[in-house]
Amino acid sequence: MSSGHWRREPTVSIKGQDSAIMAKGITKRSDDYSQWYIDIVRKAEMAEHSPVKGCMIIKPTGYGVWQKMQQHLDRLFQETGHENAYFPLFVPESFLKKEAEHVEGFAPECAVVTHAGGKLLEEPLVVRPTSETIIWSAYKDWISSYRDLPLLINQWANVCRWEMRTRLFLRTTEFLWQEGHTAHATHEEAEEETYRMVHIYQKFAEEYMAMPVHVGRKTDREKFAGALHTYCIEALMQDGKALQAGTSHHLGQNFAKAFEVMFQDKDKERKYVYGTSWGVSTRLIGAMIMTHSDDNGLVIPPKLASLPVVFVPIWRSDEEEAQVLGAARELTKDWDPLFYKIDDRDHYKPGFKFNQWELKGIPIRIEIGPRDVANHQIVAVRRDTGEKITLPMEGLREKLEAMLEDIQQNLLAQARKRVEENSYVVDSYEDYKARYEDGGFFHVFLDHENPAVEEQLQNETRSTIRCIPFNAQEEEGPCMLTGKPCKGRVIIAQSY
RNA sequence: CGGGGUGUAGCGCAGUCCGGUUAGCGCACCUGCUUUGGGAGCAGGGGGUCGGAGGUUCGAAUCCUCUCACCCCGACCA
Repeated sequence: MSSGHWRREPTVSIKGQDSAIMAKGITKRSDDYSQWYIDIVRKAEMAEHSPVKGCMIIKPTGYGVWQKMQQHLDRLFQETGHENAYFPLFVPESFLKKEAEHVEGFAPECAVVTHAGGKLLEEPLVVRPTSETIIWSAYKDWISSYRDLPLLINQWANVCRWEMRTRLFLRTTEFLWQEGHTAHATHEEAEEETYRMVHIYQKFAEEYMAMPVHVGRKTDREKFAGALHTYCIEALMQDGKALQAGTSHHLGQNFAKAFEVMFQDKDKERKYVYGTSWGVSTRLIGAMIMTHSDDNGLVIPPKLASLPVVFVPIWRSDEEEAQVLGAARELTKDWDPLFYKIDDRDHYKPGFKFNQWELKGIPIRIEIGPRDVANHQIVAVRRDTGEKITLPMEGLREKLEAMLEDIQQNLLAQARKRVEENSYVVDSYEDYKARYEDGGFFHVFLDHENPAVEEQLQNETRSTIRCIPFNAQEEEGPCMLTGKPCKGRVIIAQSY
């Protein structure tokens, strides 16, 4: 491995004694959670601010995570019959206006191009905040028979939403995402698709991100502008705030009607098609950070790590350097080059490298020095537990694979435990008001069909109904606010 | 929109009140030597249109006017 491409660590100056910043330059979570988050993003070199307010530059460490997410998700999409395509960035303004609720929801946060080529455009172009309109305008030409259905398309793209308050990865003006857009012959098929995809998101969150989520339906107040209803996955961050991590929308015939997308069915009738759309974004990177990382830096679940294993060789003399590096190279000569890296930089001491790779969240660090070479062993250090484990060189690759799997499982178990410990069943509003400020998921009876109830909850406690969970127990109880009998509990929380 | 604050090297800052050689300091960076099992030491070195424009002056980072950007508080919104 050459050492020409190693990236420099950002500088951090330590302020006065009163500062919450510790020696490593990372604020402790217990001192200031949002500052901790900013420190992790910056110190682990995931992203930085761009010259344009609210936009971000995603650096290789951050983009590497996104590429792993893309890999896994793309496979899950393709396994369920979806194909990728690409639609344009610019949407004629008139398109956006064709679906009333949709335009009302998105107009305030759209960026609009009015000039191009030095001239005023005849019709302004909206930079897509989402692509339903441009895609459905194409579907009108793509669909004419029931034989064209279902149409299962996904695209990986950037979108732009002009947000007032932004935070790296969690809410940025421009972000990367995937958006699936499907068309079906019947309401039932569209419903199946909407339901299937939200569960694919759940599978991805739990099996790949090691992030437990609740799956359920959004209230009308929180649903997508233009949808009949929205399903979602909701995760709980370490500070007790909820984060919407993915959504899947049943669009009914709303966009089909707006764009006149019809098909001739077996019964010879011409009918409007039913649609769905679903998406997850680079926000998932923020979710990953706030689910697993600690005061020492980033923690990347093995399945999202573009670099799972890093070797830190240790030597004193030139002879030892040759010996140790030689042993490391010999040991790994048949390994996949994407699986590991040997950190042979000679201008940093091993201790510095330990800290740097820890900060960057690499799942396993391997220490190999003269003593190890003599004993034909290495020392593996787990990022999740910090445990140091001496392993023989024989069969190391297989042992590391097993250890990665164990780290993945342990991270999920830890996260599950944390969510369980911060989930509460509450029956009275007084009780809720006394406890909500400490964060967590609260399972309560609430008349979620009445928007005024949710509005009051939000005004008084800055909390919202995160979802009406699919797996709620069959029980009945009085609405916490109005006393009206409700079936099943909903999940409420303060959220990002 | 109102009030307050800050703009000086990649990052963090001093210098500005009271104008005066070549604008400093720490970290980072480069070179060399010594180091290397949890963030090394010493020596040398590179890097600045002092946010921008205009003015006062023999002379402006420093004084005056205008302007831009960002941050905090409030208002608005959620």
